[in-house]
Amino acid sequence: MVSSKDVAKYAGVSQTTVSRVLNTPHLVKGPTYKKVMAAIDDLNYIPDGNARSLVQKKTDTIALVSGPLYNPFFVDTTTSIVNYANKNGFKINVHFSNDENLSETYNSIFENKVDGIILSSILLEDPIFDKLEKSGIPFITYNRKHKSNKNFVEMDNEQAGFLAADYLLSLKHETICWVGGPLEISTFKGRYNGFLKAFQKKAVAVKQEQVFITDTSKDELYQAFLKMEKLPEKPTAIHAATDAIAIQMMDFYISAGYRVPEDISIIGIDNVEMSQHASISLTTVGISSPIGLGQLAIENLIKMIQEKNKACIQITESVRIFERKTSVEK
Amino acid sequence: MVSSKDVAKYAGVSQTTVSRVLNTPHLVKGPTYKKVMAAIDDLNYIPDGNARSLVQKKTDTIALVSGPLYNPFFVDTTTSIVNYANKNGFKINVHFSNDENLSETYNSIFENKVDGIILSSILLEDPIFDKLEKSGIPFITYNRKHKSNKNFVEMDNEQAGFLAADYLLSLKHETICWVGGPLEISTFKGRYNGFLKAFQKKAVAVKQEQVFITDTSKDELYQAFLKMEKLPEKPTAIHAATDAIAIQMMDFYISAGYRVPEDISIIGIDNVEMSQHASISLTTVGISSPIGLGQLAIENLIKMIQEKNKACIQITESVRIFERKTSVEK
DNA sequence: ACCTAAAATGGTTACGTAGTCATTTTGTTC
DNA sequence: GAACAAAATGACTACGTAACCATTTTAGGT
Repeated sequence: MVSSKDVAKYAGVSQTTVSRVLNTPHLVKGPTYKKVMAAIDDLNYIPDGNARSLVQKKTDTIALVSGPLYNPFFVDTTTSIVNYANKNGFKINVHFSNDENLSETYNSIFENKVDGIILSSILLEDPIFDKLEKSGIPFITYNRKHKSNKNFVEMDNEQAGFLAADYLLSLKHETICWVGGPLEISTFKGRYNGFLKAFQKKAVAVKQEQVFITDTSKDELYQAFLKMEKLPEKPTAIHAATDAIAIQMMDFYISAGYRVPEDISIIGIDNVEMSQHASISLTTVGISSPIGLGQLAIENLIKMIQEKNKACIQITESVRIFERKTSVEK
Repeated sequence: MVSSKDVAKYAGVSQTTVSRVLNTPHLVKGPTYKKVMAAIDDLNYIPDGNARSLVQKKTDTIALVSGPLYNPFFVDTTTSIVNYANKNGFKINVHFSNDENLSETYNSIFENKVDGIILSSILLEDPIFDKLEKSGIPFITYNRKHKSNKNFVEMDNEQAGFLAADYLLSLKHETICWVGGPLEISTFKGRYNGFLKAFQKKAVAVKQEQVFITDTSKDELYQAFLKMEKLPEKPTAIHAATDAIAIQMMDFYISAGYRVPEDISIIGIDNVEMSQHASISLTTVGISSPIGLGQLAIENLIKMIQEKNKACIQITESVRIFERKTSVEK
């Protein structure tokens, strides 16, 4: 490993001057600058980022705690987060959490000292929140939020749930199943509440047997599918709490010989890129703005880091229906 | 920021002892150990990873240079790479390269000192290869390879191309279009050669107008689609060099009112997870083993890092057809 | 109680960089 | 060419950790 000292010796200057050539070149005379640059080139010198981080107390690194990529929502967000961060000189340490390995994940994040944390996987009452606060590292959540979150970027989940349910009701569907995840998670809670609200508005009762709260795993979703099949009144429409769930349920129905939407209507929420694929064409609810939640979150996090901003970022994006081909009139 | 010195003072021991408590606890007497642990707890001490990296000359970080996630192949590989690395105590710095921003990407990688590099985006004659070699950092490529690569994990691309073409030919298709990427990339070159070979075997000539070499962007693929539509002999089958291309082409055809496979057969290569979706059900060629290329590559890279292994990892996985629903007899 | 080896702990240093302050060199003015 | 300000450079130190070597404490055997 060649260090700035080696370069200094080789160029016949002090280590300080080498540092200056790289960081404040206007403070170095022309000939000296050239000498040092030549030495850097000859010796193939690359500054040690760790040493720099140690003395400057910043790492130019952001930790991303994302949900798994088999959920296409996180494909979209991870893409925009990584690309935007890299373009702005930040590295991204990516972690995919299965909601189980979270404590390991956070340990590794705290140890390694990152400048900021951007995360989705958090429960409304998640105990990790206090640790995050206590760490003093700027952090922002996207999609989900904690009950006392200072900085978050989400969609209007209740409105999204409402719009999706209202849309299905307006298509004259009467037996509608809701499939979602645990209500300890802000997105599911909000979307479920919106779903209920739409039924209240039409003065239609929600039957408890038509509500499926799962862990969103393929297995549990399949169990939900099987139960639906055995219902006295089979659903004519599925209100999935996320596009990932919607696409998974579509799979089960198609594999079982049903046609979508002729036999069953399906609507999701999130408007993930994948839902636009012609062979999927999922009807869904998503944020009206073309800028995704991941992008919004990373932009704001970087602003927080660079400006040492203490301001609260609390963004709730408005939503609208994206009509495609998986939901039709009954 | 509380350091090990602060902990030492608080616990009434030396900094050395604090370090020992964390790294070699068997060298510390019980009561001392407890005292120090209590201090760590009280002060909320977390060791500084940068300082540790500086002195130990290792970062426990691996750089991943992946293709973009809108290509589902990289969804699969990124998932297994990140998860396996994290499970083994490594952080992953993720970069998505568009083949343009590569030099920036690599600069940031070299500066930040990573223990290893795992990359896909490399050309057969890529000049970055020499820089990587000169850096002395262990690296492995997956999927693609460089002409002088020491360490790589790939599928048998030629065989894959051959199998796909042979399959379509065996289904009595006569007008088959090949759609792929630049032949400076090992995967495309191999797959294209396999395609040619299958035609040679049947003594069928390949018409140059049926070969579409694109940059794999949506735009250029769409141009290819338009050209196919204007061909004197319209194709009855498409041989896509990757599943990503296949799925994209499917989109164009379906959007234009065609039915797959009734009107057009499509076959891909890669056997990405997404191709198994019931609403896609892409017929494709993939590696026979259930362990993906990303997984293989990261396992071997970590082995190289930990064992300072100079051995050459050169793995070419055998392939087979995965028959699904997008290709049928003409 | 005494000696000795082993166990436990402490003092000091290196890692490679950037920041601080001191010193030297340069250039300008009269 | 003397005086002085400004520009350029250098010497030294901090950052927080682990490694290395030195010292003190403990335990076991006589």
